[in-house]
Amino acid sequence: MPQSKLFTFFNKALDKLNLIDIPFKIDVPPRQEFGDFATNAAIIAGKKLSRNPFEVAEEIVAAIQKIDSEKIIRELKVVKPGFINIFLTDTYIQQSLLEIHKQDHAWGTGDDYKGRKILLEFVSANPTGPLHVGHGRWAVIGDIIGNLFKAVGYSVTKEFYVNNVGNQIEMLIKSIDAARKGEPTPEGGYGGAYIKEIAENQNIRWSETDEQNTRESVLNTILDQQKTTLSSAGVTFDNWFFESQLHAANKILLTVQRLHDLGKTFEEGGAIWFKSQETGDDKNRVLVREDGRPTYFAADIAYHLDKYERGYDQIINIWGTDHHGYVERLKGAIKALDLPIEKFNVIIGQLVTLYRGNEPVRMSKRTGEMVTLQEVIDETGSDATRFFFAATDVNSHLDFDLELAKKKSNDNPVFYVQYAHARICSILRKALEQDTSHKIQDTNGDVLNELTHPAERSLMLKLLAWPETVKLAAKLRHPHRICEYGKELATEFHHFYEKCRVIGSPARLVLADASRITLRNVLELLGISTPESM
RNA sequence: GGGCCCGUAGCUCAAUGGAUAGAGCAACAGAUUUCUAAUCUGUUGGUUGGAGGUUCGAUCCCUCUCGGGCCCA
Repeated sequence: MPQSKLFTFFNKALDKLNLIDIPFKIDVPPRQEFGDFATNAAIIAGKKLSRNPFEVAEEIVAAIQKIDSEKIIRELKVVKPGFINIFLTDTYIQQSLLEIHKQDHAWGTGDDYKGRKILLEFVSANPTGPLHVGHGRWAVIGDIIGNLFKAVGYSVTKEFYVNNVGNQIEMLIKSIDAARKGEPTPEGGYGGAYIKEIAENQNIRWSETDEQNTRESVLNTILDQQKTTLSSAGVTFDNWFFESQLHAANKILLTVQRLHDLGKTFEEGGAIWFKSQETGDDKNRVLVREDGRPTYFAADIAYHLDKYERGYDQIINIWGTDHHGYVERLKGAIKALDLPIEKFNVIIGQLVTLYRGNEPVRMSKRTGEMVTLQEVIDETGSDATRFFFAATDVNSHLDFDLELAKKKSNDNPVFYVQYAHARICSILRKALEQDTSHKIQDTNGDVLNELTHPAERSLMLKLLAWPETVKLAAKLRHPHRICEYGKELATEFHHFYEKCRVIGSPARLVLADASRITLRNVLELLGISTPESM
């Protein structure tokens, strides 16, 4: 597609100047008169060679014109500080529509990272209660980032880590036990409506004699609730990893032993410590307590060692902002184990504030406690929830307006994008009714040269930007770029629809169908439904 | 006290160091005998929190500072 072809051209041209791997860009310029695409290649190259960027630009242009045997480029213009503005031929743009039809569901996907494996861990909420809205955001972001990675060729494993061992679990069990006996919440325990709900849940086999059995029963109940909530937002996992697996396989103590063998631990006060100060931490951290119980930190190190041992090319975690302080500590431990730290990345997700119109919503009407993710999904639906969670940069705090998410109008970008898809489907249905013999996929490529209206050209260029949009979003791990693209493409289509009558023109039917394919792929990547009528 | 994130139009947000900072909503003015008006067209709206610095060029990078969120102490 255009950008990748153009990259090939410019790389070849730069190669002649003995420049490789310089960080130039080819993108859509801010104004139409600057071309269909534009690049700063000559400016960057000129700087590197300490030469006049204009001269360099002229050399690049000359070199490219020799390579362009397919006549993709109509004109290359060198302007102001040394930009090269690129104008594509109409024929190339028009014929690209056939490629979209050919690729269909694969349109926008690639295999740049084929054969590479990524482990993506996210949500990993404690099994002590319902998921909150922040979890929902990180779940959706994680799910879509997984889709993005798959789209560029990675093999992706989505994993949820369950802390099903330790103090907080014991406290949870005690709290529920107290609730079912009508006793007050124990010191430092969990209170609230959901504890009461669990205590009253008839499915839990409560046994005074078999603590292990009771514990499992309670945890499974809570975990099932979390799974139900996640799947109602369309989020699924390939793997549920339990902390207890690490204990059962003795992996935590083996990890501590390994750190000890590497000289990264010491003993003090009966406890085993990790020399985390050596890795830049404020203080050293306990791995194994005086009484022999390992800390959460030790379990986390063992868990990440296990991830490395499973042989991934990249290990990516999505954590809430409340865990950011933990990142460097864990990285320190990974380095101490002599594991390649560059494989490990943590994406920090900021929190969500719920609004109802202008009023912040802190408490659930139903329970009087923190609003759960399930309540939000039940109220606004999976499509809107996913879109709004994905639509802003995960680095920024998110304001989520429940009223806006429910609106079925122009204010609501989810419906705007879905409507464009439904509208195209409706047109194509009608076209088929009027001429049952016409098949879009059999349209002769020659008729596409009719597509010369500015609205048609603009729409085609937007379609052609799709694969590069996916690549960039995957590289930067930015789901919101897909939402942005969806809105822009919907706008382009509506504009085209307003200006150009589709039915009766085989060429425009091809263009409408290519738009349908692209919009559908956008929505599917986001995990949002693709209605054929609304 | 230390760390991380954020600050862009009245509101919610975009803008991989690029050209005159863009959308949607809100406000105002229009478009439907025609393929879905859940749509489209136009107008108004900005010292990118503030001050320095780096460079051909800074919303973006660096330093300081103010404000908000989160974590640690």
